[in-house]
Amino acid sequence: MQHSIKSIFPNFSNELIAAIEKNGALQDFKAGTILMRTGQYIKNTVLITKGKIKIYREGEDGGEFLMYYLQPGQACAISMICTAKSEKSQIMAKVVEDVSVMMIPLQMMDKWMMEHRSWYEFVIETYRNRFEEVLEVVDNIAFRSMDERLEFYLKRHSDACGCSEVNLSHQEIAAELNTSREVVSRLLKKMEQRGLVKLNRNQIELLK
Amino acid sequence: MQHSIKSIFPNFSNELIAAIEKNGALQDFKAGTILMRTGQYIKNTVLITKGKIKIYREGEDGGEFLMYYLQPGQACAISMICTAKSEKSQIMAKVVEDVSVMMIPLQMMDKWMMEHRSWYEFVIETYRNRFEEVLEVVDNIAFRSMDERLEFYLKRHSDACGCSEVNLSHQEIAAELNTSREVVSRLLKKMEQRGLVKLNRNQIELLK
DNA sequence: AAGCTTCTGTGATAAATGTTACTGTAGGTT
DNA sequence: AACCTACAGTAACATTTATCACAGAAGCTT
Repeated sequence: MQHSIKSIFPNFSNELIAAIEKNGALQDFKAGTILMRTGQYIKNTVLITKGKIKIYREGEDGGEFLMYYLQPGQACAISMICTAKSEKSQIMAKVVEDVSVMMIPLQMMDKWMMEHRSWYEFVIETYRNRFEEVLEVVDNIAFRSMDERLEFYLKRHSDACGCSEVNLSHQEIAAELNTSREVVSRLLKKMEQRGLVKLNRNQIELLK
Repeated sequence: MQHSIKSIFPNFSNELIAAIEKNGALQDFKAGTILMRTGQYIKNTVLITKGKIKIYREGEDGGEFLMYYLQPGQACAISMICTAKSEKSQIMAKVVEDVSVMMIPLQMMDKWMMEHRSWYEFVIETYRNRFEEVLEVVDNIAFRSMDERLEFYLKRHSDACGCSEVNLSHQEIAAELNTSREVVSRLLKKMEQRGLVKLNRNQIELLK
């Protein structure tokens, strides 16, 4: 057990790992689980040790706009920020690949910042990375058109899963880009004609 | 002097204020000054004591997309995040109303986190507020159309300046929303017909 | 006043995106 | 096989946003 945390969070000091093992609770969730909803109060900081989570921003009309992925070795920045003041979540987190997460009670967050240098650095690094990721999201929707955003979406998906197949329907992709299924179908068809992808049912193969 | 910092940052402890006065450098900048450019290395954490700053995300094509305002009592979250690792800035900061800022050398950032509870809380609060602000920006461009975004833009401007007049040309507004001047003119005209604004040269009066 | 520049308004048109409607197909169920 | 459902393709059309072209008004300079 200790070995596993150490290998996933290599920069954590041994004292910090001991504190995590003592105070944290490891929990498993199946793909599809909604870990956190917009408006919910946050009671824990979440460290991912296995699996994948997608973070969405929800629109008033029920849209689910994909912001970024969380993977092993990462933490939910929102859960850290909100935890510090026990605030409401402004995002929705959905498990996309069975996860194990370490739940850290909110009191520990502040306490460890003072006690463990490696925790402090991890938190700061998490903030920085998530902030950067959100800024990239802003870039995409502010400066790019749908075809570029779709390409970026597919690339990010394959980076996250480490494979070149996207096993999603056009409908699901459309939802995460906040557009319509028809638009996604059209743009994918054009990409296929340009030789960038091969389209199968429920699957898109990335060729380049 | 001490009084002034204390009144603008009322939650700072006296010890922290003493440390700021000792290590920080107060600098003034005129409206129009670019305080920070995308890609520049950051050497200081910036606290605003007077005036107003706008934070932009720059597009590759030279677009300047407005993210949010910084006002007295606030700090640039990016400068904190990047300072911690002496990273490059991902944003551009422009003075829009003559400012005084307190420049805090990057070594102090980490040091004070451990030594001053009130600094720690200020930093966390700054992260949280800026993150929320950026999420709201994402909402706007992901879920809303240009007319709603324009209304939001005007409201935010009047909130920031505390007045109901926007002294900007349509061209300048268009640039900050990453659209064209004609679109802004047309949408403003419709707003005028709906009785929401009164249009003058280089000025928009908000009526509601 | 004459001349210049900047700002604003607006029509015409183009391009991108969203919507509606319908078709066919793959795969599963009975 | 017959049926059902989810998925994908596509045409036609509506809407939104971007671009081009031009004209008039406001303010400044000479």
